[in-house]
Amino acid sequence: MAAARANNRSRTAERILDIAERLVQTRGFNAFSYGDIARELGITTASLHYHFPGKAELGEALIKRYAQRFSGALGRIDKEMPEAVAKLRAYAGLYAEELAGKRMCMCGILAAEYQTLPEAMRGEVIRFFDDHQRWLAGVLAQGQSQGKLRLAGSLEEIAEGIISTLEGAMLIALPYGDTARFDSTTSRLLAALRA
Amino acid sequence: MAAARANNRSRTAERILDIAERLVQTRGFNAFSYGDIARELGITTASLHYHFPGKAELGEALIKRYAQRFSGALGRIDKEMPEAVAKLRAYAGLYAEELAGKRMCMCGILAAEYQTLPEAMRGEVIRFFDDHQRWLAGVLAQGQSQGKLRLAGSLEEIAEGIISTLEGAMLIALPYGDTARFDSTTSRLLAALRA
DNA sequence: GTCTATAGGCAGATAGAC
DNA sequence: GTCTATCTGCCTATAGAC
Repeated sequence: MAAARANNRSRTAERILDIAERLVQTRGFNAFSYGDIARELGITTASLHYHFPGKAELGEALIKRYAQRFSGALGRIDKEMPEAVAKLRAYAGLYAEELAGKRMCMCGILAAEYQTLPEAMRGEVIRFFDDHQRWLAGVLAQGQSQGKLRLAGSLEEIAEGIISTLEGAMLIALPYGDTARFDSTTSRLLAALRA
Repeated sequence: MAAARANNRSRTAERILDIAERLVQTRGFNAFSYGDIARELGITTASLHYHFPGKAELGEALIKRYAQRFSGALGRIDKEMPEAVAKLRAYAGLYAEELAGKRMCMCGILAAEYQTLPEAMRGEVIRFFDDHQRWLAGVLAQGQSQGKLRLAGSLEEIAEGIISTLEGAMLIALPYGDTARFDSTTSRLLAALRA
């Protein structure tokens, strides 16, 4: 999942987002500060406020950019992979990549901190999961009509379950620093869906 | 899962733990302060330091008590339920109870914050998951020999997958404030294991 | 056990010069 | 765009009286 920059944001703003993104995904939104970013970037916190008025706005931009990058990846998967099972595997692969960098899914970690988030960020977290659920339900429908997946019940619920399982597998893999934990749960999940 | 107090801790210390427990499970370890507890308890933060020297020690006590309560619950499940499927359902029920109180599993939320935790707390988080995995693997073995579960591959890995799925389902249910999301994923998980 | 008083540090944020 | 200077508030923590 490569970087795809098409905003009218400055280079500095992008670097701020890069650093903040890593900090959120590894420590959580409440466990990093403007000071952390400023130190790493070699500027002052006052300068940070020029690019993002406050932490809430920074957080909002963070999720939006993250979600957009995922959207792009999902679009590419749709274009490049004809088969549902391959799509699901690729989807899980997106999370595996993050985990390889010792990062939790941003929206997963924000879900854990949900009650403490500024309103604007909450909406974006929900939207992220809704979008993925919709995309997954579509893939499931396709796999079902292709005869590649054997599914019982609501596709939306199955999609929810897939997201839950992947997020949970990432979450538990974190303390163990162990990608294998994620991989085995993922393969098992896919195997259970296959016809 | 009722409270089971058998420590030589004071009543105040237990009340501190009760409040802190709720705060951790709803906001995370990094998003609550001694001040929050003090305000709610009607004493000063200085007094808090008498009972728990620092936030790290409080955190450690918090996980230990939580894990102990779970241990007790697992023991009761073993004693009261002869059948593996019922045990698994009861296990999932423990998490459902927490979620009904709008709480995330303590160790699940601490997993998300793992990188920022004091060393002593990290060990306890790992131990929690290890213990549950061992217990679940035992239940799976029993269900298999009873002919009630149809399992392929490593029981330890399946146990890992169960924990991941339950934690993930809780995590995603949080932003939606929706217990149904957890329940549907849970039933689906159990159905997939049944013979 | 609980208090007052206090410390030092860091948080997010703003004003205004350059 | 970035800086210095500054603010207010909160954080964890300690000393010592009661």
